[in-house]
Amino acid sequence: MALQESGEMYLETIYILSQKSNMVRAIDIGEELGYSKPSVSRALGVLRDEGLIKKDSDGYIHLTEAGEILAKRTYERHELLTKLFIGLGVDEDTATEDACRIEHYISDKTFNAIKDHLKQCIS
Amino acid sequence: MALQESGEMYLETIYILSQKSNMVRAIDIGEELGYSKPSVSRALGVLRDEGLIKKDSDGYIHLTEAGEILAKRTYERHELLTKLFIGLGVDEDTATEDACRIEHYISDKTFNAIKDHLKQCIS
DNA sequence: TAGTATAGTTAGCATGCGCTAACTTGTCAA
DNA sequence: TTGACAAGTTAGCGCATGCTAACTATACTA
Repeated sequence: MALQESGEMYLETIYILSQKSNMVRAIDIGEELGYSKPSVSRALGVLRDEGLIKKDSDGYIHLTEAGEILAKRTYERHELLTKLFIGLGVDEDTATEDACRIEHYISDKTFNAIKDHLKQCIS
Repeated sequence: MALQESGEMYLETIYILSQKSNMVRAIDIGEELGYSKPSVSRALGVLRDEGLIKKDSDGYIHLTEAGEILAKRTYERHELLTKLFIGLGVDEDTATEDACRIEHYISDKTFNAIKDHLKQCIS
């Protein structure tokens, strides 16, 4: 079954936290997302069962290869949409907020079309 | 409580069907959305309780003023996003599909920025 | 008039995904 | 060593929203 918005948000958050430190814990994810410990605990259990994350021997959380592919996919969409909206004159906070909700619903085709558009803007 | 994606889809569908005929029934909405009769029946009950739709003496469904404002809001977002994506080179079917999911998550600010952008493209 | 089809409703199930309460577990300081 | 705090888990609730089964109500046809 394809991942839903919620699962993508967890993966993306783990991805972002992993860039800052290799020692990501459930509590860190919960704080980042504003969710309670039990919500995070259950969500991580599901992601683990789906083979998208794993815990190392010290209990820290890491993305698997499959998980990282999905996390990057969402993260790239987030970045791209943020750039698009800022390019259209939207303030940064609003652009980020909108991108964060919309990133889960953009098809590959539209994603690529936006990417091509932004490339043209630079050149 | 703000309307969710599901509620917006029902309102938008009623709005679209109302343009074609003034005699919109629950069954028509269900066929349009691909939902079962009980799902539609309950959803319409909620929208009625929220004062967004009403039934006339013949049982046909109409948007209230408040409902029409929300329906138009969603419909305009749908149209605008579709145009935006087509303008970026996305095929019409994909543009429509993406717009249909994203229309629920665009802020006013970003909506207006896109609108201004598309105006510039024309002139 | 009786049978059948259509529209709508009611009851109840399943899933996703938040939450609190309460428990376990591990670490660290007095 | 013990007491307390922090992290994580388990149990169970609640809401939104899809579903099927089964009922009602209306209308048309044989």
